[in-house]
Amino acid sequence: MTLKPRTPVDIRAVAKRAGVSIATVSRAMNGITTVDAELAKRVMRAAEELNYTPNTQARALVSGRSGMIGLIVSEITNPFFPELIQSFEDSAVKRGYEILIGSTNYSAERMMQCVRRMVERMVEGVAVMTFGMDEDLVQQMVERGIPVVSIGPKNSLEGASSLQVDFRRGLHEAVQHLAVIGHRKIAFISGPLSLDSARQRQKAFQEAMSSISTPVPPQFVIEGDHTMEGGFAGAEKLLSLKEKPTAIVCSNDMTAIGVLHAVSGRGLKVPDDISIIGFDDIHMAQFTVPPLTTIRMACSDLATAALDALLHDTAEPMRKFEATRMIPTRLIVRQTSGYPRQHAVKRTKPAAKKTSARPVSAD
Amino acid sequence: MTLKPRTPVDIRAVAKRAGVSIATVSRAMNGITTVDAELAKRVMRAAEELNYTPNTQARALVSGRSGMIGLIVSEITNPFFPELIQSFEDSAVKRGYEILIGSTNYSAERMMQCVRRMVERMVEGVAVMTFGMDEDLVQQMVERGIPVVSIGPKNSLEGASSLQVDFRRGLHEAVQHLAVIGHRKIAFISGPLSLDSARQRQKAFQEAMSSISTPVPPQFVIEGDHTMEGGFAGAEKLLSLKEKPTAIVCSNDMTAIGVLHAVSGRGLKVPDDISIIGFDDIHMAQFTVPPLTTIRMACSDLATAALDALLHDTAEPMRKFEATRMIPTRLIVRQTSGYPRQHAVKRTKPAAKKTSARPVSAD
DNA sequence: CTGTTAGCGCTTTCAC
DNA sequence: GTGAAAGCGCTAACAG
Repeated sequence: MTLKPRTPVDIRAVAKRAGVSIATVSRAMNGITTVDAELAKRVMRAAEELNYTPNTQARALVSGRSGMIGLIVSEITNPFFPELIQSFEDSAVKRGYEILIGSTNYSAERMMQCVRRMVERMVEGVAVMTFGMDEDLVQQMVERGIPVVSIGPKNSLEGASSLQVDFRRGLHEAVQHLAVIGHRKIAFISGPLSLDSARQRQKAFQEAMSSISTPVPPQFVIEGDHTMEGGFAGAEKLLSLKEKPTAIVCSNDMTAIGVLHAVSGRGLKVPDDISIIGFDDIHMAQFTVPPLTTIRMACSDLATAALDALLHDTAEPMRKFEATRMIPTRLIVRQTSGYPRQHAVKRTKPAAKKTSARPVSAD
Repeated sequence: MTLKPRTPVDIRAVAKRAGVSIATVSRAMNGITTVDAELAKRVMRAAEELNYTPNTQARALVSGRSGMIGLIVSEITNPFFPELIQSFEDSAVKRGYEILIGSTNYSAERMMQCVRRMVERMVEGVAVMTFGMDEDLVQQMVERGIPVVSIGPKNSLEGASSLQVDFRRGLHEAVQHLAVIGHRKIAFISGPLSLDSARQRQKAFQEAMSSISTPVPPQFVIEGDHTMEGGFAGAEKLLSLKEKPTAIVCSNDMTAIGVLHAVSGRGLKVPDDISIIGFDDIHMAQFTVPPLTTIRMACSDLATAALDALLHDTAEPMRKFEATRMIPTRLIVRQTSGYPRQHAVKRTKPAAKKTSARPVSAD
């Protein structure tokens, strides 16, 4: 079918075939409207026939626009991030950008590599969606004039936009929900406390517990690492306490899945013996056994907000926007939360409709 | 700390600062050994001080080497693929390459886009790990002289390497395992039959059933789509049959998770009422409730084999290697497989140690 | 509206 | 061993 273009077909080949100059080819290919419609058509046809693909590198080199947005995530094997990546890519493609993914795996060296790659490849903006990253590195990108958006405290970084996540709202709803159906002994398994966002979630949990006037004993707060293994280990600790919790709130869904595994492994029933609440609402949360009650943080919200901030910066690099927006979270009640066994009213089904915590029922 | 390099620092700046020519900088940065050690050191220091990062695009443009390997996957939100990506990236980085990810989402248009991107960005090789992709597109890359490796039938493509997965071995072990503990009514939920690999798995299942002289009624073979939703739907169909299966083998783990959800949702017990076997052995398979018996296809094997083939091609593009290797699969027995309820010997625990199917016990 | 020309930042002959 | 110079494929002035 297509004849082998052993001579790599470049813009010159197309120009010759269409009988125009390379400048015209360039203009036509880039949809510049001032090109004569007739010529443009001829160029397009020639390009088609030769199976021409513009060399992105050359284009980026001369134009200074790479057409890429960098996206730095923590680790790709935590399902939350692929979902984020997908959302991000969808939005980016819609606006004519490609994305360049970097994952830090929580390692300082990989973080450096990520940043270096982003700079080298001349991305036009970087979204740091890693929930905690070395500020110096981010600063480096800012200094190089690359628009940056990250998740974190407002204005933590001069010259970078930031996104806040309303951890408090979701955690508050979760604790309220548990309290209403009779739980008081509520434990929390956090993320790695080196991460700012993990600390924020933990703090939000404790504030929520204060608001129901229930102090949290220190052994009820355990540091996890946002993995299933961490959740498993945390739950094992919690379950070997003399005074066991009747509910465990987790810093993310992977942790919750680990807890579910540990609890079931001991022959305990969820939610009868123990309630579990996750955080993120990854797709799989709907399919655990039983389906996971969790706090949703919509990754499409994150993706859209991040891209908005970035593209605004790119458009008006002078008057930096330094956008700041709040990403909402909210409780999704499924079936890992219910009345504690000791509670007067004995029920198997979760108490979704009864709580006053305005939970949203699952899809 | 670092002074703002508002004048983008390029190779010239480094040359000036080190008091050498740009050619020497280039050589020093690329570790060419013929450079005077003294000068090299001076160059490195200058680069350091200026915080110099070579422009990848320019380098690729002139050298023709982009330092990137393309990796095309089906969809990033199926956990198997992130695990594959991770393995692949680890191997690639070890050999001095970066990877460029493309996901097809099973859409013909996205497949085209993926291939276009790979060509435009001048990747030095492409691994098509999508378990079924338009052959014309692959052909296009081959014709452009890009080394390609894909999963599929041996020599299906002139000039491209291919990896075979030994689906038969794993499926055979799975069926044997079930048969030994008393199952005969075994159903299969396939992947989308448009995918070659899905067809292969289904065929391998049927062959395995033949080998135990047990015909499979047509209503026991259902087409899924490799998602949890597909597994759920398939299980629902299977469970509303008058004559229900006592075991369900799935074309991948996501399907199995969907089945688990459906089965549990109906109040049935796994494995007492029904046994479930997955395929892939994604990390999460260890954490389902109960933990999933599954057929392992190690993504590190896939990644390594793919990269080997690619790099061999890159090194000796003339004498094309067209490697062909076989990726093994094997059964990992966990707790979703056990004696069927009707069976004489009634047990709750799985029969891992008893079967003759040489299953490997879980980690 | 189209063509000519000058680079983008870098690697790589080819002389010295 | 080092430097000068010639491009890699393309876009963006600038003339015409």
